[in-house]
Formats: sequence, structure tokens, C-alpha cells
Amino acid sequence: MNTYLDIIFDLPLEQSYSYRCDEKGEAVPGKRVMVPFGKREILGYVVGGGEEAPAVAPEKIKAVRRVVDKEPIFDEADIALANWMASYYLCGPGEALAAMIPSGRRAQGYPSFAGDDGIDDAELKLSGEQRDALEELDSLADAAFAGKKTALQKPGGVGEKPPGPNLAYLYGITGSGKTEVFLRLAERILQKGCHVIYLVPEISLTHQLAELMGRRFGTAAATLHSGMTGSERLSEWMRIRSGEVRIVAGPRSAVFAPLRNPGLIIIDEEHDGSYKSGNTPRYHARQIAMRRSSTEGALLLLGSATPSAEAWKLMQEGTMRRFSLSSRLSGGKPPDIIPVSLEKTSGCLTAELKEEIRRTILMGRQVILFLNRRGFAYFYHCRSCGFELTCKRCSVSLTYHKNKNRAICHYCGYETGPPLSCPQCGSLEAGFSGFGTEFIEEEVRNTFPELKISRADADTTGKKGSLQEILSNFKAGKIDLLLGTQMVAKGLNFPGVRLVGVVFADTGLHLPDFRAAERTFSLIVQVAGRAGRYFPDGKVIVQTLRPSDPAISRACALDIDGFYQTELAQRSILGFPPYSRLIRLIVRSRKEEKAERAVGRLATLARPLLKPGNEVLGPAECPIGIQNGNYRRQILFRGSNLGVLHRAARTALKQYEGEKENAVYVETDVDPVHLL
DNA sequence: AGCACGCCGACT
DNA sequence: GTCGGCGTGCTC
Repeated sequence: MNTYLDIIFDLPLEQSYSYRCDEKGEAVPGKRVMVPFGKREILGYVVGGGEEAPAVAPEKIKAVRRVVDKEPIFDEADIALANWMASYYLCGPGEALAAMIPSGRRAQGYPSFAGDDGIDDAELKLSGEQRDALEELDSLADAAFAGKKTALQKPGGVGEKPPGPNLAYLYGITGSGKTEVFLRLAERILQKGCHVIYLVPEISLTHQLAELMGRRFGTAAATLHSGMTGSERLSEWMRIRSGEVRIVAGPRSAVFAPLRNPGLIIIDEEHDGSYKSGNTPRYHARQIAMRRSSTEGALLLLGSATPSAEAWKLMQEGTMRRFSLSSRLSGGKPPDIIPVSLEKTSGCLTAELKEEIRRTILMGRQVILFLNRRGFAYFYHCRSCGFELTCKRCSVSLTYHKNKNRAICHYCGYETGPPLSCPQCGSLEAGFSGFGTEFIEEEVRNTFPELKISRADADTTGKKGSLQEILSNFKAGKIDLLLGTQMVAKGLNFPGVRLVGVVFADTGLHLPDFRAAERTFSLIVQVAGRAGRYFPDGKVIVQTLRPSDPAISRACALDIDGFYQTELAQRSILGFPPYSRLIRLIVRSRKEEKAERAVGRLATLARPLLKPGNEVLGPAECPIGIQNGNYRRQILFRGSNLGVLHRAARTALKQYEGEKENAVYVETDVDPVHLL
């Protein structure tokens, strides 16, 4: 049909390219094609076509080599979403499209839990709270559908639309039955003839959810995850597009599921960082879901026991309706969570923790010791008064750089020499310190030589299957004490466990990241919630240098409201999200001077583009200053209006491009989640 | 992002 | 004298 085709590529290019198609009708928008591009042949996406000759020299136009797809795999709505993503995340439209559709990006083998943990099976009857939430959510969904006709013709620009009545939050502790409410609501939405997307953070959880949904919804349910091969994904994708599938479960990429008529998008464990993509385009599934739900007239339902600060603020403002599940279905109460000060302990095990470990082993039960992060960051700490060195402007810990012997702020670039004595109390017992995983393992083994101890972290579970092996050995009681990172938190349903120890709760607090407190808080609450769910007589010991830090003390007291109140106040004062928006530009180069010059140039170009109220922070060294031989520098655009920041970043990047600095790469991260 | 074309150091 | 380094420019 079309003589000429517009084709885009999974490359950082803004334009589309024109091609001829000789087999008529074969290549149509929505299909993938192989085309010659420069000296090679690459995959392209047909996004348009027509009879009119494009405005390029005719002799340049080449012919499509091969049409890959029998049927189109994306439609106009997908292209529109890709274009929106390209402008929101400052990437090429082809890169955005590639992230949305199957086999665009390489499948990455994730470790997965064998498991039956995490998601409960159906509870037969709902609690009063569950029933109330369900009924009200149901009518909210109806209200959201009303937007369907009007929303579809709105072209929609970049930036934030005021969130409509289509946002809701199911806020409830672990074990309070969120999953059941999600599934019941999904069922009702399906009965209304609409479709459902159900996002979970981990692939392992996808499998369990898939099984559960298969039982309830049969073949109307599908999963999409990156563990699947290209062709598996494609065939599920086509089943969804055809309308055969009406409910889809998966991790962040499933937010792009090509359901015809979404009426409900669920994001479980909404606070989880894995909803933010780590590579270009660095999209956030929550942001995409907001876009899709308002554009396509669906209800967006988030859920967690520890909402993100962004979500909490929206709830506080009333923009997002909150439904609380406050009681546990099992009736059990949360375990005792005991903060213990590490202040007077020379190693990493307090007397209290050692005592509880002994007691637990004597009872014939098991222990999990939890390290919330692999590796460590050096931070300045006074053993006498607890003083810590932070940046006065940014309030993040200064990171010590051994080679320069300087303490540096990775947000604004401020640096200072390390104080010889504590600036607060003058004590000489102050300096930089940090724990490593290996160090802790060694101390545990030395203290308890008679125990069978295993470690599960990214290092020891590199090969697939080894984590499963460790976990099943633990479950079988062949291991007394399991030492692990984040990954063991997700699989905490070991009936034999009595004690969970958070070895050093502060680790996260010292990361140079304004979300450090939020993550630390969330981690402790999640660990405690899970522990209490499976071991009613359980104990959680939280070791910390700062028992009075709000993130720690409020988490241990399960004072959720109190925490968010202080945290949001803090964010507001310092002007960080959710009270501002951020765009981060990361500049990397083999040559330090080049990286340095380039960020400097970008900052200079950008500053005059911003009026007061919006600003450029930095340049500063990235928290990971050198990564495989590349020197990394960053600047942050900060302001209340993302549109303004977008424009500034775009023009600065364009102007900079014109100056043609060489061997310098700039990465863009809109709404950064990890500032590492 | 590739891949080629284009100018400056240690090898048969 | 060449092989090869990667700096930079283009791809319908």
C-alpha cells in the first residue's frame, strides 16, 4: 500500500528515516523490518508511511530488505506513548518503542526464588476493611472509565497532568490481605469488560502471581517477563493484543502490555526501586502507568505498607484516595522490633544480638542476619557523640575519598578536609568507617564456630540455582544462620526462623542520596512485617549507631505517620522530591579533564536557561566517580516545573552537541531514583 | 550505537 | 616503509 515508510531505530536518534517498500502491503506501520542503515543491516520499526515522496534526495532512499512480522505488533497508541516517553525521558523515540515491545532489549537472566513465599492464596472471606475498600475502589474505577471517551482524543503534551480521580492507594501492612483485594477488584473489572495490568517488583513474584491468576482467571491471564525468550514473549504479546488475554501480570515492562481496554492498573509494592529502569530509556513504571491510566481511562491502584514519599504526599493532599488495611488477617501482632545501639561495640555484633542468637539456637530455631547493602560507603562518624559529617546544603553524608584525602558532597560538589577531631565535641575518637560483608561473616563465624552458616548475596549466588540451593538447605534446617542481603528479605517465609537481625541499619542512611532515610525506614518495616507474618513469636533486632534517627526509631516503633511527617518536612525544606522535580545528567569520559570540562560547559550553558526557582546543582563527581575507566561527573536540574527543566536540559544538550566535545558521553535520567 | 574514514607511533 | 590507535561524522 505505502510506497514510502517512516522508520525509527533503537538508537539515540531523534529523526525517523524514509525507506521504499517494494512488496506492496507487506510493510505497514506497526511491523518491524530489516533495513540497510549505513554500512549495516539493522532492525527498524515502521511508524508511518504514504505515497508522497519524502523531502530527501531520492537517490538516498533505500528499500526495505525484509519484513519481520506477519502482523503488526504495535499500533498508533503505542507510537504515541513512545513519542511521549521520548520527550519525557529525553531519549530517541525508537529507544522508547524498543523498550515497550517484546525482544527489543536483551533478556536478562534474573535469579528467581523457588517459591511459595510472598503471595497468599485466596482467603475465603474478606474482612470488613477489605470489603469496604473493594466496594469503593470498584466505584472509583467506574468514575475513571468515564474519562475513556474524552481522554482518547486529547493529544497530551509533555509534563504532568493534574492527576484525576483515577488514582488510589491501598495502604496496608504485610499480611493484611492487599493481594486479595487486588484480585477481587481485578475480577470485577474483568466482569465489566475491561482489562487489567498487575505489576509486581520481582520476577520471582511474577511466577507466583501467574500461578494464582491462572487458577482464578484461566487462560485469560498471561505473564510477560524478561526471563522469557523473545518468541515466548512475542506469542504472549500477540495473545494479549488479540484480546484473548484480559489480565496481565509482570514486572515493570508489563506496564506496556498491549491490552485493548485497560480499566485497572495495579502496582504492588509501589515503593520498590525496581520499577525504575536502569538503562535508557530510564522510565518509571509508575509514571508510565499514570500516563496510560489517564490517557486510556483506567484506575491506577498503588499498594504498599511503606509508600514512596511521592505517593504519601499525594495522599496527604487528597489527590490520591487512600484505603487502609490496618489489621492482620491472621490476627497476630507484629514482632518486637528492638533497636540496639552499636555505639559501645567494637565489632559488628552487639551483646544483645549475640545473646538472642544463642537463645534462638538453644530453642532449636534459626537466625537470619540481614545486611542491607553489599559493599559499603565510608562515612565520618564520632564514637563519642555520634556526630556525622554531612553537607550543609544537601544534607547527605559526605563521602570520604582516600586518594584525595577529602570529604566530598556528591550532590553539589562541596568538599572539605577530614576533621582531625570531632567538630561537635572535639573527641579524637572520630573518623571514617564502614562495614563490609566479608568482615561481618568473619566475625559471625569466629563468634559462633559451632554454627552452620551460609551467606547469600550477589557474590555467592552469581550462578543461577545456587541461591535456591542455599534457601532450600536453610528451609530444610541444614543451616542455622543465614547471612544475606536484600535478596533474603523477599523470601522470608521460613517457619524455623525466630530471629531476624539487621546487622547495620545505618548502611543505607549514609549513602549520598536524599532518599536514604526513606529506604532505610522502608526496609526495616518490610523486614519486620514479613518476619512477624511467619513467626508469631519472632524477634527483630535492629543494630544501629543512631537509635534516635527518625528513620530507625520510627520504623522500630512502626510509627509510619510520624516518619512521613518528618521526612516530608525535611524534603520540603531542602527542596527535594516530592517538593521538586529532578533531571540528572551524567557525563562520562576516559579523560578526567574532558569529563570535567564537559559538565562545566553543560552547567554554564544550562544556568542562564533557568529562572530563579529552578536551578542547576553541581557540577559534582558522581558517587561512583570512576566506572570501568570512565570518569563520571554529574549535574542536577532542580525545580518545581518539570517542563521548564525539560526545556533547559534539552537546549543545553543541543547547544553542547553543537560544540562537539569529543569522547564524552552524556546520559540523561529524568526523575532519578538512584543517585549513584 | 556501529562502522568507516582519517591522520600519528612501533613493528616485519 | 606499513599496521593500527581511536577521534569524528553519518546513517533515509
